[in-house]
Amino acid sequence: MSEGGGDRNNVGRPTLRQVAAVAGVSIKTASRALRGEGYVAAATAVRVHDAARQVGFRLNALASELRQGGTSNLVGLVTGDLANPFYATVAGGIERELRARGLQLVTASTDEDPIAEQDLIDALLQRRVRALLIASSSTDHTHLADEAGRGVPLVFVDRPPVGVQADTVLIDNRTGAGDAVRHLIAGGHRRIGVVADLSRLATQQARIDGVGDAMSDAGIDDWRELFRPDAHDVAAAQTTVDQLLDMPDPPTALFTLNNRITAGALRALQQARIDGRLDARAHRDPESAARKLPALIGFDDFELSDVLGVSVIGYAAEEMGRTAARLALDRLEGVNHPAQTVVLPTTLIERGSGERRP
Amino acid sequence: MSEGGGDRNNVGRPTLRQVAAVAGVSIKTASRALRGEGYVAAATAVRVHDAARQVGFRLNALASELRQGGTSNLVGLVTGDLANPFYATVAGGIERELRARGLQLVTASTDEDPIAEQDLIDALLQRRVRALLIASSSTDHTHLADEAGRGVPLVFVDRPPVGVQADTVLIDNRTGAGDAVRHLIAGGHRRIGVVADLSRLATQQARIDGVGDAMSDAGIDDWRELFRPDAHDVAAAQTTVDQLLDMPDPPTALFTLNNRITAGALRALQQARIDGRLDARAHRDPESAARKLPALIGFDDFELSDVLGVSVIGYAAEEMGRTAARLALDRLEGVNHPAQTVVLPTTLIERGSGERRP
DNA sequence: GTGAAAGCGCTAACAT
DNA sequence: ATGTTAGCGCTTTCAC
Repeated sequence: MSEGGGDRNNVGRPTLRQVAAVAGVSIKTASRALRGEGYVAAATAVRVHDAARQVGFRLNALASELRQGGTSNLVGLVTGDLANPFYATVAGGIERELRARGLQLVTASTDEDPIAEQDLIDALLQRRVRALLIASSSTDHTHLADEAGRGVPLVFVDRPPVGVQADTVLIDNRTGAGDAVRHLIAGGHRRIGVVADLSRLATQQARIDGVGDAMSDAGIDDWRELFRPDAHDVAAAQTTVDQLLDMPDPPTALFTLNNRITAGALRALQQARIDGRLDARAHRDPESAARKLPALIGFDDFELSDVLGVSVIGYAAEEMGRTAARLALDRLEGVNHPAQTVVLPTTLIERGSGERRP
Repeated sequence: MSEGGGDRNNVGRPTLRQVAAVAGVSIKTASRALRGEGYVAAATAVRVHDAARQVGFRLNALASELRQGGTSNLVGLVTGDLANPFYATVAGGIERELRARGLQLVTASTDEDPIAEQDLIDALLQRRVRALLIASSSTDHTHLADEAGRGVPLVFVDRPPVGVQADTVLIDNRTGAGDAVRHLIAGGHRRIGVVADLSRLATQQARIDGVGDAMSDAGIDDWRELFRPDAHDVAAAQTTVDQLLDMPDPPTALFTLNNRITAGALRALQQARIDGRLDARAHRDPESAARKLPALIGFDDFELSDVLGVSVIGYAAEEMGRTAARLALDRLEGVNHPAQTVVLPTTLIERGSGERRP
């Protein structure tokens, strides 16, 4: 009755002790052999490995990590929505960088809810993640201040920290947005409809600031009349763009401030084309009731943007993930300078839609 | 020298013992208060909570879970590529379902490498995940057989297990693919180019089988002459389609067997259109050197497929994730019937590209 | 080369 | 309502 262990909780999972018993060695020797610590006779090592295989032993990482210092091999990533291809790509970059050092990524999505975000951060910290990467939906991170001091490297990705000093990787949103607007203005546009996501998001705010910069420089001071913030999902963006198109004096160009909004705008434009409200060749036929197809630039590159001929403000999303991971890894290796902010550049990619004339 | 603990490994992280000391209670009382177990005087509870906040206490989930039975609150998901929007959507469904029960998702991508897959599965099992969901890139899962018996619910997602009995959620690939081909044939096509991903993948094989069903029924026995397997990425698919288009007697329709291949095909078609090799109106002008744009149906729906007017074989990807999670949760709650396989239906979504005539 | 004992941080069992 | 003791599975001394 002493063997077998019973099926209390850890249902039949063999422990090191059992492996040792089967191999006829002490528990410590079994541990040494399995971890390849050396100082184990070759023959003994073989016996232990055989025993382990035989009973189906698998090291308990919980116990192992607890003993070693209470910290896991996990790195946490918190995002608003992992199904968003942008974050999925960032996560891919992080993961690849971590794998090279034997660390594993744990992801958690918050649906952009600051409360959920806090809960998930707590859960990850309780799990003793080695480092924590956050694409935050929240506007206040002061509660993370003492975590940062406790040796858990904290890296903010895509959205900057508020109320804490921490390593950060950002896109140059302001310049990128400015570039888009300058490009449209250079193309002859003055009436530019700007559609944005929730303006409480810092990235959106930065992009809006960039829009303002370029508009001011061009002397377009009433641009806010064609500014539509807070279109948070594809459907809202589609409706918003639809309304812009139906204005008595509609914009001749659109600038959409993230990938979801661009998707919504494309839907609206296509629908308008189908309805005959819009036509790329409208100007050839002054009798036509249809209006001319507006120019379009989208912030964020996206799959098939080339096929659709959509000009975008692009950047290296995977590189963003890699950079964030590296910042965290550097801290883990003891690098100890003040918080760093890495700003990644954007590129205007011309594919046709941004080059249409008024 | 006894207080403070030193900064050995767990750098300054307070333990329950320290909270108890600050609150002036025993460690067990502190535990009870923080876990809300009850049987603690209200005043004591307050003191403990204050102390915890004061010292910045955070429960060590490793220790807690080890003590409770050696199993974590994590559920593992292994996929070939989380950046693929299909898997990202599935993961979203899983995560939402798990969150409702206080479990957390750990994801790991394998880049479709069976070796990496095995390593990651091992790592997750060592971490004592409660359940393991796998969209496997491997063709043999016999090594998972004893895990399945050890109380870790195992669910195969999107791709079926080989060599183990386990719960599985699949798409009805065969029927879906057959539907696509039947639709094209009904539209008058006989020369249908079929472009597939790696044929070692079971999903691809099932889709190919479905293609074969429909072709045979229509008496098209030489379809394999226009069959192109093993186009594993977008670029390969683009090249492959390009070659199909340039055949002396090219296919009048294309069926692409997953979302990446569809993307490659769209690129090829668009490029051919730009080059003047292809024109939707070619049949109106018999003099034209351009050929007629082939019909196209893609397996897997994708973002903006509606804007592009691409007909697809779609299905509920998020639901797939939810179903997989539920199967695992049922097992955790003790449900104990034989391995179940859930097959989700597909739908042919007509958006124009699949309805073009030969 | 190998083993015995102690303890990582926490909670279950049994006191009181 | 609170405290004491033991121990989860492992690794770290330190002894042999």
